[in-house]
Amino acid sequence: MSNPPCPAASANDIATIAALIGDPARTNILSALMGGQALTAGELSWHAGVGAPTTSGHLAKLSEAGLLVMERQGRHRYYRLASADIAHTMESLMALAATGPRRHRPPSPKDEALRTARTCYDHLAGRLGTALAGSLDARGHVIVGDGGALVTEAGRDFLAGLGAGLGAALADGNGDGAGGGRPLCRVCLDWSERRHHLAGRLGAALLTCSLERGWIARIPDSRAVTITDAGKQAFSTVFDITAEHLAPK
Amino acid sequence: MSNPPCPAASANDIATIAALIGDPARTNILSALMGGQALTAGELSWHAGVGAPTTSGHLAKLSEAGLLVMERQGRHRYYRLASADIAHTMESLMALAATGPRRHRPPSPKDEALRTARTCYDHLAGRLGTALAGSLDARGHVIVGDGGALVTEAGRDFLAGLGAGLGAALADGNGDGAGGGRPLCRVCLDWSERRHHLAGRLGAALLTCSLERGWIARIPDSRAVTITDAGKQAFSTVFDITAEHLAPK
DNA sequence: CGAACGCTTCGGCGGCGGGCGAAGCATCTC
DNA sequence: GAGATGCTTCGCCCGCCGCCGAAGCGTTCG
Repeated sequence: MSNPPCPAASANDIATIAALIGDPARTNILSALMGGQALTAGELSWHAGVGAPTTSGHLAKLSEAGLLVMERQGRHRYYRLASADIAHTMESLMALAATGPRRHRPPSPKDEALRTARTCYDHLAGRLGTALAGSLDARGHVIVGDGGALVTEAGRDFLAGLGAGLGAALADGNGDGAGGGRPLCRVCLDWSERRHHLAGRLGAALLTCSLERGWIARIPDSRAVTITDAGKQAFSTVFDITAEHLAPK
Repeated sequence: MSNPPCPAASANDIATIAALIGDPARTNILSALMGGQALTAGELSWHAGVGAPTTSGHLAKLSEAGLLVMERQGRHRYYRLASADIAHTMESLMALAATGPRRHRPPSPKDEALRTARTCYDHLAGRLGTALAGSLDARGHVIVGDGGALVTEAGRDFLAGLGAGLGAALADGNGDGAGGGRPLCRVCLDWSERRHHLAGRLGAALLTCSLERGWIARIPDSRAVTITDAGKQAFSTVFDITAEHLAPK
């Protein structure tokens, strides 16, 4: 009883990882990569807001800890998040930050764009993302429960009819993802809307599908996406999403 | 394009929170509080492994950031986690730490006790927690999907029959918890088993029910719990959990 | 082949922040 | 009221770590 309980192997590792995320420059790097795309060290240096040497050091640390993976291509080095778990943890932290004591929160236009529609690692978030989840839930295509979601038979048929990518994503059925394979459908707590949006293989497929069809378009150097006119039309007719969910503020 | 993208209000807050978690002493404090109980500053000082003055500073910072809440009682000051979200974030970080590059991992006896059965904030985790979730899922009482779970009609009846606390917990039905009320049933990724266990109001009710009936008992100064002989019997007959899930290693 | 570019390593600077001892407030006990 | 206990505040020290400029390696281009 006199010794500290567990100079726990794990406790220390938690602190190590949290400390890695806990630096502003590194947070900027990780946030930039939450779009799911791989970025070069130079681009990340710009996002981080610090010089190239400093960024290099940060990237080395993040990679060594297994949070990032690097791929060399020509004279560029591309970095991306090592797994969806990292993105999940970041979202979790964002949700915490959003609930904390309200600091001065001047809602910038950029902020508003992010709240309207953005990518969260490899799926959709923001008003669009949560509206999509709400629509599928209301129609009984997925059942959004507490912290999770299931795809129904009807939903399977409906989604498979939307596109090839979605059909393939649905192939393996609802698994709980414990077997190593990626879960079909998870939910993610949206830090701006404080509601759930869809993640997992289904969420990823919905994003790529929306991009391929030109319903949304990525905004350079940002996680925000714009909803095209075709997209407004499509989301309205296919998913019954009202216009107010598709426009800023 | 020349300015850093978002000296983002939120990005900085994320870093702030992560940095708070990212100190070993503070991680120990938060881990100790993940048992869901409130602890005094003195007890936390012992868990943290640093002196009283240092601990006091840490507690002040954590409280100001909204991660902890304090309650004075006589000459003691009790601290506890401010919300289940904090616990969720910590679990998320533990999962990341567990997946990282395998460092030396000498499995101590204490470690093994934690893996067998422990509390995770206010619900059960470890082999017992995941076995419980698996049992309820296999019987169709809850549907554990990807990252979430739903209570079925049959499950509602079965669980309500187990005890008053469970019946009350089930009263409000499956909500997605976005409305401010606490979700009925969430899942939590178990960092030791890499499978899901049940959280939310249902998870909390299962824990209190198990404690009240003497199926499990808290181990002082630890998140681990012991499974009593009565508990072994009960979990086996009521939930069909095999003996191997109830014993260390 | 030399120049330009992208990224990393090295060396040194500076500041933030965790740590403790001593002292200051509370609260409970005798 | 005096003393003990629990916790906080203050003042100080010291080490870690983020940051940059300069230099070093690898790749690409003219």
